[in-house]
Amino acid sequence: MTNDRPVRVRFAPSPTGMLHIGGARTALFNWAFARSNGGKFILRIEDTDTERNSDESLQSILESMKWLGLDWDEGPQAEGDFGPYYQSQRVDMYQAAIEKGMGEGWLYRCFATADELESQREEARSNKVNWQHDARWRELSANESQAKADAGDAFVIRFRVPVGECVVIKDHIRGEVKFASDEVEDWVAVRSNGMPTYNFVCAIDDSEMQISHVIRGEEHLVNTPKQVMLCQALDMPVPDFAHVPLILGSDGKKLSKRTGDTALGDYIKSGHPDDALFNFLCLLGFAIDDKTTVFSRDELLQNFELKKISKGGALFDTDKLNWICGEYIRNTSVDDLCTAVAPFMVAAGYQLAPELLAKLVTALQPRANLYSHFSEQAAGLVSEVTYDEKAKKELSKEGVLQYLELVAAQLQDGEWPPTDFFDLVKQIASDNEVGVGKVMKPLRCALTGALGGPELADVLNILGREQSISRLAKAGQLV
RNA sequence: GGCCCCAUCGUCUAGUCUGGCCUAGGACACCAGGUUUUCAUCCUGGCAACAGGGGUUCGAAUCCCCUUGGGGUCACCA
Repeated sequence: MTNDRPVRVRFAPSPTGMLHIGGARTALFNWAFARSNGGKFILRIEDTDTERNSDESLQSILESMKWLGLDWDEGPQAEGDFGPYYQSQRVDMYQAAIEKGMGEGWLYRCFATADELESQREEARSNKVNWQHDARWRELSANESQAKADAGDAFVIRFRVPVGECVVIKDHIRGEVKFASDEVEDWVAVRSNGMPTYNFVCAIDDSEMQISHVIRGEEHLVNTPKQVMLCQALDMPVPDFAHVPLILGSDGKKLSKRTGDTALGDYIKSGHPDDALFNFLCLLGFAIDDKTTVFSRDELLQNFELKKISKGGALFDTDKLNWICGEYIRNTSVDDLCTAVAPFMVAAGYQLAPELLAKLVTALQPRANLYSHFSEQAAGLVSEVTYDEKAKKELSKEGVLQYLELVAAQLQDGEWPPTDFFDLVKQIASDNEVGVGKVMKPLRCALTGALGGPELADVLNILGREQSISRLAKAGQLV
């Protein structure tokens, strides 16, 4: 079943938008397959849709790939022997194939207009009949066809699908998948504007670039017989395939904007650690074994196999993504976290000295799942304090003022940061014959404005002596 | 609707190819305890699945068939 060609795989996005989360996973599987087999990973840009291409999209796709750590051996910004890697620059090759096909008769001109076809389809729909392509032009003689073309009649070029054949696709995830050629229409290979279509160029490029395994989304499975038949017509090698299951939204349908962010860039912006997202994407339709959930890139490469990819679609579970992001954050050194978090602090408008950032990161590390959580939770600590309703209520309880004053008095002198802060609070509590919480809670509210948050000792350390004392005083006035 | 793909806890999955080690394992979520000044982290425990029906077999989550369910696709998009 496996072909014995050197492993060459490709990811082939079209620059018509941001990198989709499903595309990112497909790219990741391609990358993993190449890297775990000593093969090459090629990035090819499918820019045949001149109407919708944009350089902005291309740049953002390249950036997203790099962010995920998916480096490519050949493609844009990388030399290779099989270029160019932009389809728009490969038209000469396609032209040669078109001429060959016209000469050998497996391509033919179809003079039906788009409007004609659309109304035929409409009619088929309303009659609840299966649409079949308009075969009127299939048997037109070469001379007549040429004459009409010379007369200036508009046409597309279709692929003449052989009758009565069975196309077998070798798929490393699904086994052999069979299609009857009679179920495949005479698809459009060249548009009326002369630009070849996806199925045409994709198959030719995969062959020309000596792609050994085409790993792509399951939505392409039905295109595969078209591409295989084209390779056969051109007498070019047919790659092996691996059609990976779709990523589904919470509605169970193909992931779309309706059910959450679909672009990788959105997840970058919202502060997801790259390694965590990488790990999570792998988990959607793949497992190393029956136990391992969190793993590194190296562990993946040591264990990656196409046949381990599952066949069914996977729902995108943001709960699990959140959890795994937290796992990574908790396992990252404070130094590295500071580097990762710094841009988010700047974006939130905080200019923090490195020592202060480190203190903050240390205190917040156990309760953050995203880099952006650090800047969000830093709010009351490095900027003006605001008291939420619960905090105000807590501060209004009886006896609070004296506790705040007692603590403030203790903080006035002595070591900073206080090494025995907790003991100090316990002492005050027992002196007043109340539980520790009676003192701790209002103290926390006075210092942070909220009932929850990091260790108070950390909070003091972040705030500094002066700020701590002034907050106690300020809260005291509220009481 | 035609064609194609798929089907194990609510979710992601291990086990399926190569039937018996499966009383079906892990993780997320959820619930309950514990640690903790709070929240979080952390620890312990719990809940929870082989879609249904027929075969084959000494034995089926695993092989075969049917049904049901879900998804993809049916463009001069990719």
